[in-house]
Amino acid sequence: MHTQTAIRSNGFRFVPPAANVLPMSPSAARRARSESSEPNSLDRSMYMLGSTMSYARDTMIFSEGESADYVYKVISGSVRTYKILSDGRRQIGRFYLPGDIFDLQFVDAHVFSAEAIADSRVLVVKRNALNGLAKRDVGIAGELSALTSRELRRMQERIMLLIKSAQERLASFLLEMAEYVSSGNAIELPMSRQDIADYLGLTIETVSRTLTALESAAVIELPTSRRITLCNRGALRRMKG
Amino acid sequence: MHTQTAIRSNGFRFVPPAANVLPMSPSAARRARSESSEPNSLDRSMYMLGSTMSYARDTMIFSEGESADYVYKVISGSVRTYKILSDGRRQIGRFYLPGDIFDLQFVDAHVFSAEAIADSRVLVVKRNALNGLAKRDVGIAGELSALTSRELRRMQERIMLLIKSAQERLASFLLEMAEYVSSGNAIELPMSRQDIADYLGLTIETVSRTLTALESAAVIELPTSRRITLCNRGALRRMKG
DNA sequence: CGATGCGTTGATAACTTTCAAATTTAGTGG
DNA sequence: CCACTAAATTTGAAAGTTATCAACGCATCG
Repeated sequence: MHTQTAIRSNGFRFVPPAANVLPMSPSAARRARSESSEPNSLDRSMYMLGSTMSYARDTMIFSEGESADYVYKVISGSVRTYKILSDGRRQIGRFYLPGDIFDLQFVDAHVFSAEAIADSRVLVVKRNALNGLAKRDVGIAGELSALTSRELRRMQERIMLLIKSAQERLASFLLEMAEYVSSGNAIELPMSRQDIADYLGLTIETVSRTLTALESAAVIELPTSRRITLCNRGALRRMKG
Repeated sequence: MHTQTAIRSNGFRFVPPAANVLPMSPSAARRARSESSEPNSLDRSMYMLGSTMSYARDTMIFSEGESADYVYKVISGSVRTYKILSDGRRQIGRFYLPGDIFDLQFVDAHVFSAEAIADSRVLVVKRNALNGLAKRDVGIAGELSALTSRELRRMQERIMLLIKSAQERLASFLLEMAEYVSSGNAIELPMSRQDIADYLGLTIETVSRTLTALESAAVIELPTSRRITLCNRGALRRMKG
């Protein structure tokens, strides 16, 4: 079962998304809105069918290999999926931020493990319920397909990223995060340097050094370790390769 | 439109898969069979709706950015999808062998370009036709979802691969190819060293050197450059990490 | 038979990791 | 609120891995 610290189930009571999504950034809200042509049909269904669960920082949401009976949507906070390799290295599959749906795959068992990066609230929906709905409602089915396709595309972009140099990876990462969590040019990172390193397939030292180098080149500023200001997006895009 | 060297359209005439799939390896055939619980329903539909096209070695099937109106299935030969980065580097998205379906994503434009690696025959099906069918037939829709999910999973495995060392990548690659194109312990590679390098995010020299090292370690044999014999799969699995 | 393309091998350079230590930040209890 | 402790991040030096540049071997094909 799920390892959680606290449960705040809302049962089958319908909770309007806006009320539940306080910390959603403008860009995340935009994504959520544009997910469907018939606005938020899947979103509505998920809220109706699912329950909201709370997870404290660094607690597990599910574990690799467990049977995958649920689909998840981040309400607040953020989530990382990851795998531990036999030698102890950790590869992060992806970061999920408010509005993101994860573990949508039609597979029996979880391919990755998932943990809350910060204290988070996650909408949890029975996969069967969602699939049953999709069978009856072609609009929902289409939304689910579109989401899976988008996830596939993201993974393909990720592959393009991982063949590049450390500087290129960081540049891509910063621009990617800017799309997600920026307000203006300031990025508020929910994850640690170690998380970034494991996401980009680098060591924490290389991440740190590369960020310092970007700061020296006046491309970014690092007011605090979790906050990064983009001073020159053009330069980042050029570096991205 | 499609860049092709020769067209052998079979219109809407139904061609039994077995007749069309001469060079399909045993494992590819197994995959094709196991794609569906109601055997080959999607497969049948694709043959009914689509046309078989022939592409000569190294000719383009479609190009990145073109509108993606078709879904493809390899009948014979093999296909690579790829992207060219701004600095000229090429990243190969994936190799597709007989039985494999590609470009199944619900996106407007091709994310990758596709070329025939060897002279190939490819079944080409209008995406609209397939989607229309999926709307009416929940079994077809399920098969399509399953294929997309499987593709997503493959990409996730690919990501795990790309953070590893050259030796680990080659070990993974060899075991992956063994699943696909092996007869016993002999692998007949359809692709060049450069293709392998661009798939694994390495240089051709590193691929060559690593293979030579594996041969020195008596893990593989290299009778010819396109043929590789696995002498010690256990060792490869351990290396894979 | 020479040209051409592909693959291998060698030497060197560039980049990233590893190990170690210093520094900053965050959390906790007084 | 401040001081103290632990954790996270940054920085430095050395080692390891892969890329780059160059040359060579080998097969195929006019």
